[in-house]
Amino acid sequence: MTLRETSKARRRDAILAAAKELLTMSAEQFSMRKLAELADVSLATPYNLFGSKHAIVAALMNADSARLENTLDRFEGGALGALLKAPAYMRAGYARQPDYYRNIISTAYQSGGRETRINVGMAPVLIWKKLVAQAIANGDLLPDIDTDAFAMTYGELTLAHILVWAQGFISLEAMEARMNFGVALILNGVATDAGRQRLTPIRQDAETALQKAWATDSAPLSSKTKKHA
Amino acid sequence: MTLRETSKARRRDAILAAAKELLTMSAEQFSMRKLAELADVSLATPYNLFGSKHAIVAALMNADSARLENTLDRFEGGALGALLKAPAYMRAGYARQPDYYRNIISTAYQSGGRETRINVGMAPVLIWKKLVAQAIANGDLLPDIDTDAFAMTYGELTLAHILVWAQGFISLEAMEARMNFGVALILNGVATDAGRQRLTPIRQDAETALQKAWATDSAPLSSKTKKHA
DNA sequence: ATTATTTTCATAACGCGTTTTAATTTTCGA
DNA sequence: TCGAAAATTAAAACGCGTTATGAAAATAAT
Repeated sequence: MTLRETSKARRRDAILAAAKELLTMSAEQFSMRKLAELADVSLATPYNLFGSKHAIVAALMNADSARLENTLDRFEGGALGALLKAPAYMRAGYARQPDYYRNIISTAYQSGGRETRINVGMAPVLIWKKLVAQAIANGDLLPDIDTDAFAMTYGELTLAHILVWAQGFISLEAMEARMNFGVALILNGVATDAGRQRLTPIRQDAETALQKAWATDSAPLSSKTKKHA
Repeated sequence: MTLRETSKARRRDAILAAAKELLTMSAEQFSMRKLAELADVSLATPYNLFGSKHAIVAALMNADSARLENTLDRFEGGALGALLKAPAYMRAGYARQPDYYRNIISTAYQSGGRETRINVGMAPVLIWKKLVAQAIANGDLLPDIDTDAFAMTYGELTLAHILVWAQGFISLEAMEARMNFGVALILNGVATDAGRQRLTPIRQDAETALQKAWATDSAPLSSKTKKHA
């Protein structure tokens, strides 16, 4: 690596580190001018090296996406287990640095909504697709599923709840509960008898967790939450 | 109604009409300064009457939300039929003025993402909840569902696909196919035997429609779409 | 060491959403 | 009709993301 490339890489790292620092504090404080000041570069440099603010956010998020894939790839509970445990893993990851993740996710899906959906939102879908195919091979899901369509549904469903959390409407616990409910719901329809036995208790647990969350969270659907028994 | 209220209402209507006109042309052209010019008011007036740009967008969207509720409420196929036909109704509505809806939806979920989710995204969930409760009463869905959780999942799922369409990734046909697939998926897991017989063909039709759409749309998951038969 | 090339820098500028200020116009009540 | 109250206006300003410009600096090649 030549000297030019080295110093360029050093600037890139400084900018990403500064972005992470600003995003840990506040999403509103994360402006390009403050970023340049904190990274000790001029305002033009981040644009030279990354192109846009959204590209900087995407660069930060891609690292997390790769880490999630690694974690789920070597999951011991099999592919269906990974699909079922993914919400818990996401929650645990976000819980480690909640402010940072909340700020970066809400930032990513505002101004750069379109590009973010390409660069960030699509990557996990490939993970889900692989897991669905494996679950079929393991005999936990029925073989007549379109893996593309199912993986997309899984991805959209989880992403939607992540966004609701990042925008401050629900707690991390409620996010996981909503994910678990949705995941159990879509898997239940296409599971084999063997797989369905693992799903039903998860859905019921998610329902009780949801009802608990609705009692405390800020945005319930209505004043009273009733269960049809 | 006093004269003051009348002229105030006239200004409000002029602003909303101008906003609709601008949004029919282009989302980028929809700026507050151009809006004020087209509505023949000063730049400050829209802020006096609505408060923010997002509030103007929300006001336009609320009208559509009410119209959708009216349509689904008097649907002849029963509650389950309404839940199944809602994607087709949404597609038909958007197809009538695709540019306008694409621009207003993508605009709404950018800068005003958070408030939009309260004012616009939550309203349909109440519709779904009512339909789910009716479907249970009709014996098409199992009675042990948490209607709140299910309605929320239904709403997030459909909204996600609307956003993907509004951002220009897929066609309206693909949007409906994705919705149908997801709706059939989540309903299948909680349907009675009677209800499930209506669902399976819908899901299979959605799958073939999806595969057709993936062949033409711009953002497939991978180069080859394979079906596990 | 000198020249040529690449990169960064400082700075101004653009349009954006939004707020503020003071002046002006419109409407209402007496 | 006159004065008070309310709403609209014009204009400037703020910070934002982004782009452009020419000078300065750093690096590469000779």
